[in-house]
Amino acid sequence: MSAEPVNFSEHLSRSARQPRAIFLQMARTETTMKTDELREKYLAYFQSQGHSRQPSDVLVPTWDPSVLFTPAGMNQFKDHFLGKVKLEFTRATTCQKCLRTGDIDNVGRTAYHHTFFEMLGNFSFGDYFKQEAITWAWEFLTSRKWLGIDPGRLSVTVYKDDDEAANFWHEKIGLPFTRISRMEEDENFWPASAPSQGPDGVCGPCSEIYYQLENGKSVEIWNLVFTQFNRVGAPPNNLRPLPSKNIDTGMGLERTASVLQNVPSNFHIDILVPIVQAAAEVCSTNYQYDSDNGRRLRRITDHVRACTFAVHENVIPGPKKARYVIKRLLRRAVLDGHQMGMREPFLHQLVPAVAEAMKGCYPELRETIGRVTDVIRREESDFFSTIDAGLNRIENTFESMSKQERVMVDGREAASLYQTYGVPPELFQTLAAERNLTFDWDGYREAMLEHERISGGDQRELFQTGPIETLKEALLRTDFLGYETTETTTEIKGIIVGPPDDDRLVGKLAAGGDPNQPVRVVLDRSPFYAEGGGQVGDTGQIVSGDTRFEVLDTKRVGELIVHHGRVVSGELKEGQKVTASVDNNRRQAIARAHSATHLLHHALQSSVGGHAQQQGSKVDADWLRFDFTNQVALTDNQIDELERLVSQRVQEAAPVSWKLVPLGEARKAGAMMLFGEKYPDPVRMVSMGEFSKELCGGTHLRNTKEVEQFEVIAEESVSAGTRRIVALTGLRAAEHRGQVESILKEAAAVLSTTPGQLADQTRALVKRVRDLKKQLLGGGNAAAEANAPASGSGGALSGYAAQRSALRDVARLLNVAPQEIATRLKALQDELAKLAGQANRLASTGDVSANSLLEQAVVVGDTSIIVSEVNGATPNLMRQWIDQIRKQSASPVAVLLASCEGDDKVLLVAGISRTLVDRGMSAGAWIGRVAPIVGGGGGGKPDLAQAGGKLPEKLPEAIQTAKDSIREMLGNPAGA
RNA sequence: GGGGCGGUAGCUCAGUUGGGAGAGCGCUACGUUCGCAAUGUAGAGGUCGGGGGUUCAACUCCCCUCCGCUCCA
Repeated sequence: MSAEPVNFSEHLSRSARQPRAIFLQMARTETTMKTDELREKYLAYFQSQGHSRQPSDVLVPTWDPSVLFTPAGMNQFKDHFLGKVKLEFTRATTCQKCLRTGDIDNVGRTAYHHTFFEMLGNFSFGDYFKQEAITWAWEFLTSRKWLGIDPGRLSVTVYKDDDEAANFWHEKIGLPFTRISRMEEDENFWPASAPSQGPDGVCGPCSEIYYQLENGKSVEIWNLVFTQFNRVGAPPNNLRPLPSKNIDTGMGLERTASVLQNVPSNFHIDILVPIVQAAAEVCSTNYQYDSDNGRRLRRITDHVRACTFAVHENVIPGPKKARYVIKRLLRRAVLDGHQMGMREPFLHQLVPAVAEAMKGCYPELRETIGRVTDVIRREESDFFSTIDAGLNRIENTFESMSKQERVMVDGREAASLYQTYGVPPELFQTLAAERNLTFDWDGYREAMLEHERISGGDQRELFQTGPIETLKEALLRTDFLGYETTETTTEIKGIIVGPPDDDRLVGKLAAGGDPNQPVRVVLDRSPFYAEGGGQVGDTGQIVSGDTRFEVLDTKRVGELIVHHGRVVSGELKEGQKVTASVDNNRRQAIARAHSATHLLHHALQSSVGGHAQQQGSKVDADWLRFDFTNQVALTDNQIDELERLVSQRVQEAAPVSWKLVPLGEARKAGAMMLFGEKYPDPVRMVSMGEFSKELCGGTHLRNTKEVEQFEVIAEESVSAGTRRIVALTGLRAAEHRGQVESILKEAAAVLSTTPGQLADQTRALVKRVRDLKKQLLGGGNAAAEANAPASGSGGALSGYAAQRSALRDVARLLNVAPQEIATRLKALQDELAKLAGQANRLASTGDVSANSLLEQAVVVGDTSIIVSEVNGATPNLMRQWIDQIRKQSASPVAVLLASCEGDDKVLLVAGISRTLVDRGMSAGAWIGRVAPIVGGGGGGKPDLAQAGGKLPEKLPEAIQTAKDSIREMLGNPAGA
């Protein structure tokens, strides 16, 4: 397990321009085996031993909630090991792409650590066991026909109590005991330390095979796991033999290749060197093994490979789960580049190199180079922005540090910057070092641990347990009949009650229990479609005599179909014969939406472009949501065009058909496939006319005509680079049309106008409110009475398209959702009325201006005093008058203006000249004496203050007080 | 799932016990200049993300909500 880096720097100091030279120099010509060759030989060997060769599972197995990424070859066979699926083979061999982040800090530093790697494996599901596994491993490694490794270089470890394995290695293989080590449970047991520490469940000893390098060090190349026990509770005697024993082995492809190619690091094997070299070129540096940049280039190589595969599977960098891990890998690689001087996105340029290096086993990577490159470039560029913003924040920290004469960067501070703004601590530390400042890594780590603790997390179980799993073991699968029929007779196989964390199997269940109690029913065979592929689960009922179970939702667990719902009447019993019938109307509505989804996908491809690929999809009753790749929002015209294309296909009345075809044939036929999906073989292909072929497990119409109507109701952003379309079909589309019409009518009625003029009238209304506001706030002279009522478009709108377009315009003008248009219009009208009233009141107080106010001034000493009532004026307007008065008057002024707003509010604004402020007077103090009289309070700055009150009838008294108190204050400024 | 930060002019952002919505860049017009670059002057542009509350008064305080960024799992 512990792989020390080996110093081979002297071999690798050559120029980066000669990648091949390095590789050839490192590999002994007579035994050199290409990585692709090794992979193929392994699979071929185990095939020749009766194993079924299975494709790699996806890197991100969305079907398995217990892991974010495929961590090992056995992951796709979990249910096989536990006998929870029908076994079509009992021996399998795979080359599995894997991703693990546990050793992420070692990547690039050591010779053998990766995040992304490939794992060769052979598996037995209750078939052969220990002896065959060992025999074949040995033959594959040492036979000249296969790898031809010198047996003298191999040694093995076994679990300390596993005499069976140890003896077999010694007696049958002939390995001397000196080359067989017995190890503790933390090294040679799976899961590690399981006997003493758990978890409960299947486990077993393992045997590792090591290869001795020329320098004497050994590397583990193969791990054989013998799952033979079921752990039950704490020791002792807690390991019970399993009736059916399994074999699970894993050989690290890169590591074994590096041994066979005799190179000092996995990164120097034939499929990785070109990526390292490409990285060196892109970063304009020379690759040297034993240097900081060497480690950085290897890390970039590893991470870009992980990112390329993940993005290929449509896992784009994001804030959650697998997407987040990919984002972090990408940013680590980009940061390495940044530390080598890169200041522009560069990582994406390596995608073609990855695709080229990996094409032997993963030719499909080449098909998505463009998309993957785009996604990576975008994320890189975001990260460079984050770094730029981070530089400023770091500078700010340095400034405050130098003020406080600190020389060590506070780790907590750095952690907080990282957690809040994503400022990489490495960057912080580098800049600190440039200024001879130290960095408190301990404090940083402590703060991050604290953050981890606060953030908490959810724990996952490697193997799930519970009643559903029990049923899976017993039943293996439910036959799905829903493609042919919506009703069938069948038998109840299991009844489960209780919430997921506290559920149990029961033999029978009567109606009348807690209605909130979740109940799940599993049948022998079922016409119910279980949620999957974006399509929602069916609803309906399961009946037998007067027993009735209402199915509210249907989900899939493995290959079981699980019906969620409640017992309405009678009593469900295990083994009961029942009739299961799907709600036909709903099923048909779902089929309309699903078939329309295919039509939409096809329309997007042909009108928006080939890049507009499906990212996600949800299909419900006459309602669908479709996410696809596109950088910018679709225009109204594009949406109209999509609707037109879909409607055209509906009119065409194209037949819809499906059949099971071999995967290869489907691919040849050009069926729409999603990257990163692992399709069964044979696969179900759904065709519409001659134009659309998609691999799809959903339920569909017989003819596109049955879609009836199709209507896009929303186009929005989901995340960067992804847009979403929401659309309706059939009945709901028709209803929606009715709604558009009625909303439009209602809105028109509010403005007493016609739908045809609604948009123009709305525009005019918005403008009048705005103008009036501006006028009252003092934006210059009275509003130009704008609204020349609209030209053109008469009363009625011809056609639905025009209606919808009008509605869109109005909604956009008002910045509200269509349903809120009428309310918003009413609110605007109210506001207009209020503003107009205020404007009238203002007009009725006469022609107020700075000049006219100045004329009213009463002079006391050198000061002009103005106290005046200006009804209808807003605070803003009053302030502006005061400003003008202060500007125009050569002598000091003290102004207090009062305005009534409505019947229950008084507004006061007071201002005094700078000169008076200098003498110690205060507008705030002045207004503070006046405001209480009208039942309010107020304040402000010395030169300008405002206040309000609720007693307009007291205004005359307040004005008198204002006059009196300013005289008093002028006489005795400091005593205010 | 959880922690932190943010949403103010077309863009980048400032706005300190609640009391005049600002800067820089960009834009428009008019100058200087043969013209460009440059530069001077003037001007337009804001529901301060949305909704509710407290208050005489909310960009500012409280509650709800939408959106973005960021970290942990």
